[in-house]
Amino acid sequence: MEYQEAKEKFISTWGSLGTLWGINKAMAQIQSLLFISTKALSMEEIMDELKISRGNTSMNLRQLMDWGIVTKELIPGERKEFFTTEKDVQELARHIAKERSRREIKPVIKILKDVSSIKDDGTAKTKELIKQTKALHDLAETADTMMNKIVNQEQNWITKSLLKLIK
Amino acid sequence: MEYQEAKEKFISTWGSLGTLWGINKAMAQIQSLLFISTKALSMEEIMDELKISRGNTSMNLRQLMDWGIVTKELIPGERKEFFTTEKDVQELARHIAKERSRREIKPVIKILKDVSSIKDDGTAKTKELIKQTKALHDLAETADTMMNKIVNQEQNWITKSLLKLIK
DNA sequence: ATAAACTTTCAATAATTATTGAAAGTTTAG
DNA sequence: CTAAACTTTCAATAATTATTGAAAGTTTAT
Repeated sequence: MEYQEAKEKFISTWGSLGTLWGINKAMAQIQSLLFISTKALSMEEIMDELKISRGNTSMNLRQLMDWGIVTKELIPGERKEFFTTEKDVQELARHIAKERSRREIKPVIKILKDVSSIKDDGTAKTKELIKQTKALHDLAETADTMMNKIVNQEQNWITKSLLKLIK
Repeated sequence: MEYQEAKEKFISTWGSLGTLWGINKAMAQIQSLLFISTKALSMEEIMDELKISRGNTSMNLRQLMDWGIVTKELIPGERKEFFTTEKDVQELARHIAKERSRREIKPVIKILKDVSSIKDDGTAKTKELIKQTKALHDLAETADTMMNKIVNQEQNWITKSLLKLIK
């Protein structure tokens, strides 16, 4: 496999994985393009490379910046803006986990808490709703906590020792 | 909050979370309905409760069965089929993690391996592609392994000790 | 065998989500 | 100040994905 083929394969695979996990294709592809680029890219370069429109590029770059995984880079003497992504996979995972937790998991945990706190009126169906949503609440909270802790850690020693422990 | 409101809130929240993570709404809602039901439900009951068509119900029930989280239950004397979901959250998480790993993560890991194994032609861009996809490969593999181990374990003691360790 | 009770399939349609492109907005250089 | 270089916005459109409903298929009871 040659460079060009490998590059295209990587970008398109990443795009499909994104889609599968609720992240739009263009967004995932822009990020992956930056991830393997040796230098910051301009909007023009991204558009050309991925064959997507200016508007699309602009909007998705913004979202990536909102997620904290892409940053603008100002190159002295250049009028246009250049973009880079976080290059360290650990940091990247940290950002993504943190954001998904904040935006998606935490709000659901809150609702599970509310729902599982309704008054027990003694009927079987109410008891079941309370029991099941409570179990889900606890699981979600545990998973969320673990996720964040693992991903936030000064990483290496702890992850490695964890891995050893559970392997 | 009354039973009915809590129930609707739970089902619709679960549906939206599903959507956000690439799972279709009807599928997530059917599962959540079964999850808080005190008994197995027929197709008719599911359709009525969620206001979805017969075809939609049938197809999504099938998918849920493919995922291994819903099973048919034959009730003696009844002609129609009844459905239940795995009621234990731990088991539920196990099934989902296992399937997503098998269907989505493992294939991507394979591609990352291929891409990161291309011949190093000495250029900076090839070196970067190799380095970055290799890092992603290692991260994905570690995360996948951890996930599966954690979720597969006889659970309680190990999860609890992990939590203590990283808290 | 056949009719009733039920489920599955799938082409048509609807709903949702992503993408375009051009107009409006902003910033910088002269 | 104003023109050029660039970015953002957003209504229109395209692409994708979900849903319907009715016909075809299957199973069971008689």
